[in-house]
Amino acid sequence: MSRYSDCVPERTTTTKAGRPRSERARSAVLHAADDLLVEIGYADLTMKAIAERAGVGRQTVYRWWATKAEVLFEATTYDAAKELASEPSGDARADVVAYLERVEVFLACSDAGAAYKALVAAAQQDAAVADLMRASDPLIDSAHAIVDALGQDTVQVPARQAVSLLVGPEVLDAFTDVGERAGAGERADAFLRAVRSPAQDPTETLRSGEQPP
Amino acid sequence: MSRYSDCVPERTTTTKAGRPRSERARSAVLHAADDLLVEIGYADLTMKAIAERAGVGRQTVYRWWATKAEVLFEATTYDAAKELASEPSGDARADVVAYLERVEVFLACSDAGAAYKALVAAAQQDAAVADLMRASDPLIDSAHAIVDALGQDTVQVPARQAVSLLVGPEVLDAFTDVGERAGAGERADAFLRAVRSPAQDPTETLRSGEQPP
Amino acid sequence: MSRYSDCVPERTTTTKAGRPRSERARSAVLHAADDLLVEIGYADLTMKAIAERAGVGRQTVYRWWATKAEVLFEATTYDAAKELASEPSGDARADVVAYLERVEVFLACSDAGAAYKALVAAAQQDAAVADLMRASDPLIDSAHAIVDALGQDTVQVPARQAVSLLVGPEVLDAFTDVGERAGAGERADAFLRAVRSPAQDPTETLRSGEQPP
Amino acid sequence: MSRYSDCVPERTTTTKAGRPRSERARSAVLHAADDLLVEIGYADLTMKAIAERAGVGRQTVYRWWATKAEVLFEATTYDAAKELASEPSGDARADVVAYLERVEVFLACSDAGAAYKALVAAAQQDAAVADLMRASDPLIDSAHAIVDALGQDTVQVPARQAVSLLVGPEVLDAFTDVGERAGAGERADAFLRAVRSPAQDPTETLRSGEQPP
DNA sequence: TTTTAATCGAGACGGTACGTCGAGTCTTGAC
DNA sequence: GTCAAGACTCGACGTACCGTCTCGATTAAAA
Repeated sequence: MSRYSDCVPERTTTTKAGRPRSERARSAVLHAADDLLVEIGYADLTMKAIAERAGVGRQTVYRWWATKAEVLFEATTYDAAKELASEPSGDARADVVAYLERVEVFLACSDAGAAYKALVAAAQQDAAVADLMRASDPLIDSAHAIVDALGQDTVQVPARQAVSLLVGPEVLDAFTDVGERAGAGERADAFLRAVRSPAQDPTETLRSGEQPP
Repeated sequence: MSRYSDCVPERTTTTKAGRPRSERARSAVLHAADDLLVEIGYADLTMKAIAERAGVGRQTVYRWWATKAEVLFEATTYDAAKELASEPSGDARADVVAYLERVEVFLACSDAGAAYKALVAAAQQDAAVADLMRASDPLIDSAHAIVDALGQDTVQVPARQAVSLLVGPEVLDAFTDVGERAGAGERADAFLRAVRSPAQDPTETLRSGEQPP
Repeated sequence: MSRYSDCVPERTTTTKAGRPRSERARSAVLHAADDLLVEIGYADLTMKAIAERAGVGRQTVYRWWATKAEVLFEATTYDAAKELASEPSGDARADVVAYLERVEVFLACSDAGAAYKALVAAAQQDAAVADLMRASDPLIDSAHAIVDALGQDTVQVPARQAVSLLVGPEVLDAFTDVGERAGAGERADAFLRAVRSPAQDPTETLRSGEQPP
Repeated sequence: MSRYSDCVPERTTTTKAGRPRSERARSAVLHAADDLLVEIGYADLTMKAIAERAGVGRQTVYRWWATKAEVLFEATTYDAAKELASEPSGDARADVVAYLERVEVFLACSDAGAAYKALVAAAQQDAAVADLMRASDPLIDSAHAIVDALGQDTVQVPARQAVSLLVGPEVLDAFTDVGERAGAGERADAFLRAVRSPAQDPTETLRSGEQPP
């Protein structure tokens, strides 16, 4: 009832006329969306069900959110970001391993992770959701933070490519629910090898099949 | 009208009683699904529309496919596999580069790729679709073929992990439609670095085939 | 647009929450059912067609009526009752003749009569309709009114039996569309003979075949 | 399995080429229709269900009967006629009473009676069924037989009107399932009074309320 | 003995109505 | 001006039956 109260988006300074927006209704909707996602899944989630579960008029939901994806986005991103936040130690490999473990738990087990996957899926077929996610994607953002923290000595490729190398394999495995998957340690090592500069060290520029002199 | 005729699922030896399944209806449905996906997108695609476009009774669609995802799966996987098929040359890097270029075109531009992304998204919320995709995922399968072709000298990590490293970044970028993305060459190099043996040699910098001094 | 407004069933004193029922939708449905019955007959009448003709959502019809029979019942009984209403003169036979003529026209020609026959037929196979008709059957009710008006001097059998004697033959003829049928005068005479007390007058108790002394 | 074998309609003398009609299929369909009518009622009875219950191809049913009403008509009329057949004694009143009792049982309890009511109802909305019933209506026919047997001394009105007077009240009561109904004796007496000559005896022409001099 | 032709079972075909559900919108009175 | 309630139009859902249409397999008279 209070978790959602710290990131209220509106609340302009110029107090408007009429009845003010009900904070009770807002957080009830977000909680209802949260709960229903866990209980019945994204596909069966409906605006109608959200409103009813929240004890709120249907119009009230539509007044503030256009689609179920928007509701879920607002209900989830904050939690997702919190679950993926990193506390950097000095050790690069240890940080990457810890992060990848957190990502795996997030994608495989967490409620917020389930919502995240649903949102990514929804973004494929709804441009509005795609815009939301492009503006603020908790997974991409957290990966960016890790990559930035590693520094240019460790990450010698463009940041955005490094992000893809860091979480791309995780996301693929999560979306194709593969059976046997690599551990966080192996993934971290592969990532660290991949982001080693292609140009810094001349021996690194060799093409496969070429022989060093 | 004949593209779908080469992967007909039935045709048992023991001739069954009753009117035989209409090949005309089958391929009309698959083509209709194909066309409609391109025209209106997956979200707005309906079984009703598929049936009407195909000039087919609604029940005829439901008789053979349970959901629009199943129709699309049958309509698409063959094309997808064809688009992603590789003609191995001897050069490892060249093969990887060529493959990644094909994957990028597939995911970003191709109709089959659009269908593929829709199916991956649908699999997140429908277990039946997930089963289909797990059994036969054209992208994963083609990546496996590439990894196997590269051989254990080049790929020194488990095959499944290599698959994730090969196409994971591509899939992530496709699903989060990032703006500036790395070229196929850079991606290929990063991949080749990543799959270099993690444990063989403590120095880790050895190239496959190279001998330590 | 106004004929159905004089028998609105709801209108509770305690104003209820939510959007009030649309009188426009209600009467549009009733008129549509009326018209379609005449145009295409009861068997081909569908809820879908009623809704479309009325320019109303299908759900709106189902919200207030469970079956096409219920719609037709509400659309018709008022008219039927009006067509069968009697203006009693003093003359018993004249009243009966006039009533039977009205009944014949009602059953043979009137739109309301066609609906009535359809409802009686429907009641044979749908208990809900049977309940409606048992509660308020315009033909039976009007016949009861006639029988009551005749008084116990003329009608010397139980009222309900008299009703059956009065309209039973009419209904049978209407349902088995016989060719040559008796005129209202003959039917009235037969009715009046039939309802003469079996016990009042000793000469009336004679068994057929017996001879009066 | 043999009840229906005594009224086979076809079997022309000119033997036709090709496989002859299967008597097994024919009686299986009629029995299936019979049974299903009792079990699920006329409204829910379908051609599909009849065929399946009979273990017969759907086309085989449609080849010989156009509608479920036709099947039921053939399956039922023979039984109905048998249930309503009269064995005339000499006593007019006794014969009428016995007949009316049989009619009441037929309409209220008998399976054949249920089918008969369903057919009468169906005839209201299907001209083909109406034609069948007009050609051979077991109730009307049996009533005609009774009226004819009574002779012109007892029945002094046109035969067809007498038929209506005899079974009209019964049919009305059966179709409007009235609660308290008259006994067969009272009905018989009322009928016998009603069919007494309208014009033969001048005292019969008296208006109700008038007093004979 | 071999046609030949109509029937049989089975079941897929293109249609259409069913009754339900969710989508968004609109209209109340109350706050 | 927002709130809850709930009725509104719209259209897809998945199911059922319609009546028709192939199929291969019988079956008996005709050739």
